[in-house]
Amino acid sequence: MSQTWNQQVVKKENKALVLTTIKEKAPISRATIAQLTGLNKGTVSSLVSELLAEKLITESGTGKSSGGRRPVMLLLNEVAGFTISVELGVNNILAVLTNLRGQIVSEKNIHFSEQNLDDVLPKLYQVIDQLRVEAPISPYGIVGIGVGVPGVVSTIGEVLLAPNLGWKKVPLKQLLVDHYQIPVIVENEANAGAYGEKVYGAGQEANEVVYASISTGIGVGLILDGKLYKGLKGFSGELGHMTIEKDGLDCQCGNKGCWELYASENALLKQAKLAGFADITTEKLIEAAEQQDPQALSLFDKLGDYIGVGITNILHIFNPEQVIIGNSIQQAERYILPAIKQRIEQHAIGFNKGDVHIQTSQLHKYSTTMGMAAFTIEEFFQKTNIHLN
Amino acid sequence: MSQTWNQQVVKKENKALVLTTIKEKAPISRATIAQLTGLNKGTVSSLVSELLAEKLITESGTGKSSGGRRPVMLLLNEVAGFTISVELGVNNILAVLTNLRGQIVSEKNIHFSEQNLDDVLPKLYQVIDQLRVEAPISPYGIVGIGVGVPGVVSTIGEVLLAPNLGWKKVPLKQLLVDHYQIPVIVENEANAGAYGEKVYGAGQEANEVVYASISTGIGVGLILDGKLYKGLKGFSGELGHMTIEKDGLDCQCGNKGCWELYASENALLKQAKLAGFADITTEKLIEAAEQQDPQALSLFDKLGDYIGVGITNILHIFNPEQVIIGNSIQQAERYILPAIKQRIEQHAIGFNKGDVHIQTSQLHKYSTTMGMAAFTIEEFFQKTNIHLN
DNA sequence: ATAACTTTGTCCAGTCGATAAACTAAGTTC
DNA sequence: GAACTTAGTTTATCGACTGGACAAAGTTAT
Repeated sequence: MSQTWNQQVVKKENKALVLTTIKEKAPISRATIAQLTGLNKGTVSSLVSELLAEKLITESGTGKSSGGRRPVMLLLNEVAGFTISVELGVNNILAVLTNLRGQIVSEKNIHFSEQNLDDVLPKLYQVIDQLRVEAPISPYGIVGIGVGVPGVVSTIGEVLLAPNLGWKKVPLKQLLVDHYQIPVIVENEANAGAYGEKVYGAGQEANEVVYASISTGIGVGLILDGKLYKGLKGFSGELGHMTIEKDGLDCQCGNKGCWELYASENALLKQAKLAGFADITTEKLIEAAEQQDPQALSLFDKLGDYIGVGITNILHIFNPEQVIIGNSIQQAERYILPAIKQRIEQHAIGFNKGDVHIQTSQLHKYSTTMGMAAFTIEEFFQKTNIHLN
Repeated sequence: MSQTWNQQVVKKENKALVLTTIKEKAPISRATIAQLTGLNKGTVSSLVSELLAEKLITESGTGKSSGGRRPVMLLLNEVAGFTISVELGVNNILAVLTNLRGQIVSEKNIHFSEQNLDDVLPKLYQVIDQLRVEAPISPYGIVGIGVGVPGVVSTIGEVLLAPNLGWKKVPLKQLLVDHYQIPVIVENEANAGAYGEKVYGAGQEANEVVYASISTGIGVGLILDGKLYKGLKGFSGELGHMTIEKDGLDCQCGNKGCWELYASENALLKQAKLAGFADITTEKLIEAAEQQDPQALSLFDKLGDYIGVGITNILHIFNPEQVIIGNSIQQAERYILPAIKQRIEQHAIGFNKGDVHIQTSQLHKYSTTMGMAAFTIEEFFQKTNIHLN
């Protein structure tokens, strides 16, 4: 059944509008909110007093007068609640406690070696529990838990497939909800990274953002029209398995010539071994490049070129404003970016390359956790508005 | 400035909801509308009487009783206005006069050989004028003109580049608005085709639709989340220039290994010539295939395979519900579809190929014109609602 | 045939939320 | 210190939806 539009909806939307305005322009007065939103002063006053009662915002003394009574400034009450936002990696867990403005209050980072669910889950509970204890007392407490995972996640938060963890059909969201009884969001790591950069990082000004998470494999998160795009059942963004060489290398996904076979960290290390580097890691390769080792430089150059091929495709497909390259490959930034940019400069259609900005992630290792925080915070504000109107 | 939510908005939205319900479920009674939308019976009554006064809907006698008073059935007044919807091809113009339900009332199809704007524009005016004369008298008259063009169109309706017409920076929308003084929409041919299939054709049930228009080149229209996706400045969907062979054939777009170099009609004919067919056309090749000519069959097979490569990529990128193949290649449907489907079956990741339907266009040569009609009709209903509330 | 029940559609009083305008509060400027 | 400005609250009014009463027009059971 379709949504029916009545006064309650109007109120909810206006309240959300006021709250968003405060979030974005704080500190701000009631009068200015009325101006910016076009709402009546009285309406703003009444909505603001409700938000104050709900402890979602606070008054913070008076501002400068501009020739009349001094305004009372309003702030988002960022400590009304906290999120626990987690990035589940292949052999580590990065978890942060954030306030409602996404600011990190505390952080845990632990490593693990066994990837079975039975081994990982207790570790996950452990870091979450630690952060829960550290959270300051607040009106809303922990408003939600978000987990970014390196795999395909269904719309109901089930990890359908996480090859690098060896997981299949793990109902992670359900497990966490059952255990903690608070809202949980499980999302693909690249999707979360994209959203993190959009909300708190390099993509704040843009509405069309492509975030390429390049590490062992390649995952891509798409922000289209300002929102995360998920596809029919949440399986989109498998751009790592876009063919860039028809009938090229065999991929374990079943396809051939997949982008990630040529442009991922795995591909880099494989090429390095072929080139004679023994026992190689990305870090060591970067060191070699810093010593001007021509082989290392050439390897990075080739990698950048291949990354550029995929990004050129992305430009042609989406015509985005911003392409952000994140995850572990970012540490080699200075050795791959030139080749990436050159590839694009020489091969992308003029229209599409004109306005695009290509850069590495601004949040670095926090892209995914911040994205999960953003999801959780957004959901909290939406729910709160619905329940208390 | 952001949208403020007041009673007017509520009314406008509810009125649009009632109108949409009538459009989709006609014939329908006031009581049923109230049930379906969740609106109050009184509210529906009052909105319906406004719509009747505006001639947008009509009453059409009474329906069957279900044990009480017989309902008065409401219909969309599809002849309250008409659209002129045009597909501008490389050497022909297909123009149709449609009513507000997208039904074709009249049709013109003319050919031309000179592609200069100065030669084409008069022809365009000519067909539009003919259709204008043929339009029945109606309360709203011709509510708009829509033109689908084979090229890149900016958000303000300027044809930035149409290689096959040799056009650059043609302000087509402005020209038509100046000439006719009614609303005009100019859109890329593939985008329009996608929307046409979504609204009136093969994509009606789906919310994520990819429409590949394959003729001389390849254009792709994307319906994401039920809406046409355009990218930052309207340049998206250049999927024809997605690289499927790194450092493959040179494309005039500046890139290498572009999909359309391998999977378009142009590519097919080029291969046919190499195979020894002289003076070949797609039609002749189909005839040959009908005679079981092994060379012709193999050419179509190869083409289908290459089309399948691109579509596999599309599945991985978008995870759509429906992939529709349209435009002139469609006539070879039975000789290319098997290879396309085989490629996908063998190479797409399981998740993504699971629920997708792959088929050829249902509207055939009308995909683009119907899409333009849908755009125009949608805009008309939106504007009408705004102005008369 | 008639009474009882059903369904459709209209009407009207009540409610809720936004608005405009009056008003209070608290400064600044000349 | 009088006149002017700006911020924020209060109040009367308006507009739109809602629920219920009611009229209109059927069907069903006896």
